Amino acid sequence: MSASIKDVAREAGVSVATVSRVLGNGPVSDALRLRVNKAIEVTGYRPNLSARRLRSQHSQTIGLIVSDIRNTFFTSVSRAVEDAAYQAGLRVILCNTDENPDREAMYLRLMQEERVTGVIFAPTRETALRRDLDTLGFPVVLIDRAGPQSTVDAVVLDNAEAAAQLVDHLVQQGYRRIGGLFGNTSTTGRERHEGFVAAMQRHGLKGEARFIAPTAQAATEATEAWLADPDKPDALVASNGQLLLGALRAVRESGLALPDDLALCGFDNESWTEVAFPALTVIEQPVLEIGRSAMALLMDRLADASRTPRKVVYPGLLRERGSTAKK
Amino acid sequence: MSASIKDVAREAGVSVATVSRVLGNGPVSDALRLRVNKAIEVTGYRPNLSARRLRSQHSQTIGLIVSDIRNTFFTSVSRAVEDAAYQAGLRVILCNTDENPDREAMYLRLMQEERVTGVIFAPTRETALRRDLDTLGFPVVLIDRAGPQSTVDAVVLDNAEAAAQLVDHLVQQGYRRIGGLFGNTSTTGRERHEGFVAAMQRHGLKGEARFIAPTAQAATEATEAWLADPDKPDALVASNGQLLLGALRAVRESGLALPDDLALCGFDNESWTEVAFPALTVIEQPVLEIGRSAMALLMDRLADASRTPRKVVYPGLLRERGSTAKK
DNA sequence: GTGAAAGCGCTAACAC
DNA sequence: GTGTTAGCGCTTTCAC
Repeated sequence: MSASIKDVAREAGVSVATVSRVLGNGPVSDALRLRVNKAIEVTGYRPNLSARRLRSQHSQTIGLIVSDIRNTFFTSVSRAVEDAAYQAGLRVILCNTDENPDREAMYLRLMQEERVTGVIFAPTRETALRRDLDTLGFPVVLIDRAGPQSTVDAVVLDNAEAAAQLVDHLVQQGYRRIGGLFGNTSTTGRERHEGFVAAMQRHGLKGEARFIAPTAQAATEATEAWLADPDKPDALVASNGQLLLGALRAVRESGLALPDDLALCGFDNESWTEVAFPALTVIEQPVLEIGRSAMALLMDRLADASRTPRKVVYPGLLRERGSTAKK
Repeated sequence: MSASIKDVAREAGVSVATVSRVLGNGPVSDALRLRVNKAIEVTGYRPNLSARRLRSQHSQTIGLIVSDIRNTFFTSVSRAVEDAAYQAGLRVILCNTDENPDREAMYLRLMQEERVTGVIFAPTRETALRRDLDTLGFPVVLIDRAGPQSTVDAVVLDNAEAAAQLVDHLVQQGYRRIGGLFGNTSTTGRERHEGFVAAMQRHGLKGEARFIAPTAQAATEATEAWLADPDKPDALVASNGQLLLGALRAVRESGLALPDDLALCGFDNESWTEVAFPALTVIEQPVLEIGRSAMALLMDRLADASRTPRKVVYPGLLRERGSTAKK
C-alpha cells in the first residue's frame, strides 16, 4: 500500500486540506509548505490519479483507435498524437481493432467507461457511416477515413485526387493497361478507387480495379493471380503501404522486372519504398501533420462543443521514383 | 453528465447495492435483475472505471515504455503485449522515451501515479543499471535490454550469439574486413558489439566497430563517412533495423553495388529487408513471442511476487539473403 | 491561512 | 435477497 494524502498529513501534522493545497499550489504558509514537502518526501507519497479523476470528473485521457498499429501510417500518426497529448497533460489509450466492427464497438464502449476526454479514431467503413458518433458522450475526431458527410471532425487525405495523381503519372510515363488494388474495409479504399476510375476515364482508358482485404498477404495473392492473367496489366496501383508491400513481394516471386515488365506504385512513403530497387513511386501522406492536426481539432472541439464539424483535407505528395520509369 | 449507479437505482426502484450486484453477477432475484437491466438501458448507464479502480485498489492497467513505437521491433512487441493485455482485461498505457533517461524517469513516476499493475520496459543502458527497478511499487519486466545481473524479470535476445552468427556467416561467405555499427544507448548495442568482437577474434580478424546514436539518420552519416575511407570495410553489420536502413540508404547514395562492393547485414527482419534488392541478410527476432513472453512473466510475477527473477533468452534466427552473397 | 466535512461512483461488509 | 452504510483518495466549499 502506498502512502495517501492522509499519511502525509499525519506525518506533517497538518490537515489533508493543507496537503492538497500544497499539491495544487494553493495558498499555504511557507512554514507549512516546507513541512508538507518534507512529509511527502519521507512517506514517498505519489498522487493517486484514479482518485483525482473520480473527484475532478475528467480523465485527462484520450483514446486512439486504429486498425493495426503495425501499419506504419498509424504508427507515425500515433507517435504524433502521443507527443501532442502528453505535452497537453493527457494520457493515451491505444486500441487495435483489426478492421473489426465488433471490436470497434467494444473499444468505443470502453472509452465511455474510461470517461475519456475524446477519441481519435480510424473507423471501418461500416462504423464511419454510423450516425451516432456524435452522441457517445465524448468528441470523436476521425482520421484517415471518414464518410462524405461526417457529423464529427475529421482529418483525411484528398484520396481521390491522390489516386488521380498516380494514374496521371503512370499515363504520362507511357503506361496504359493500369490495374488497381484497393482495401475493401475502409472509405479510404473506396475514395481512392473513385479517383482512380475518374482519372482513367479522363484519359479514355478502362482500368480494372480489385477490392481485397487490406493485408500484405491478400495483396500478394491477388497480385500473383493477376500476373498469371494473359491479359495482365502493365502497371499496378496499390491503395496503401501494406498492399504495396504485398504486391511487390508477388512481383519479386514471379521474377518479373520492375518497371519493364510491370510498373508499380502506391500510397504511403514508408522508408523502405525509397531503398527498394528500383525505388517505389508513392503518394506521401503528411503523417505527423495528420496526427497533430487531429489533436488540434480535438482540443478545439473540447473548447467549444457546438462548433460546426470541420474536415481537414491534406493533399498527397507524389514521389516519383524508378518503379514507374518511362516505358 | 452521464448516469451513475445511483440514477440506475432510482430508476429501477432498488438500492445501489442491488445495482452493483447485478453488474457484478452477484445474487439477485430474477425480477429485480430484470428491472435493473432495464434501468441500465433506459439511463444509458456505463460503469465509471476511475471509481472502480479507486474502490478496488487496482488499476487493471499496465505500462509499456519503449524508446520509439516507430521502431518496428517495438511496434510488433507492442501489438503482442496489447493483445495479451486486453485479453486479460488489462489496459495498456504506451510511452515513448526517445532513449532519454529523464523521460524514462518521468514515465516511471507516472506509472506509480496510475498505480499500474505492472510495467514492460525497454530501458536505456543508464536506467537498466539502476538498482531500484524492483522497488517502484509494481513489477517491471525488461524487454530487449537488460543488464547482466538484473534484479527484475527480463526477456531478451541472445545478442552476443546472434552478432556472432552474422560474423561467422560473413566470414564463411568470404568477407574479411568487417565493420560494425552499434547503438550507443542500449545494453543491446553493447552486447551485440561484444559478440561481434569475440567472433572476429575467433576468426583471427580485427574488425572495427563504431558506436552511434540509434537512428537511421546517424547510421547514414556514419556509413557515408566510413565508405569514404580508403581503408573501408568489405562488409558491414548494423545492430538494429534503424541502423540497417540508414546504412542501406548511404550505400544507395554512394552508388556502390550490394554485395559486390559491400556486403550488408544486420538485425530485425523487417518486411522491407526481404523485398529490397538484393534482399538483406538479417537476424530475425521472435517479436510476437517476446511480447507474449513479457506478458507471461508479468502475470507470473503478479501471482507470486517473491519468485526469483527470470531472464528468458531467445536465440536469433539467421536469414541468409542476397546482400551477403559469396564473394 | 487552516481545518472539518461533504461527496465524486463504486463495492463490500453488515444488518435484516 | 435486499438495503444501509462506510470508505477508497482526493479536492473544494464552508467556517473560523
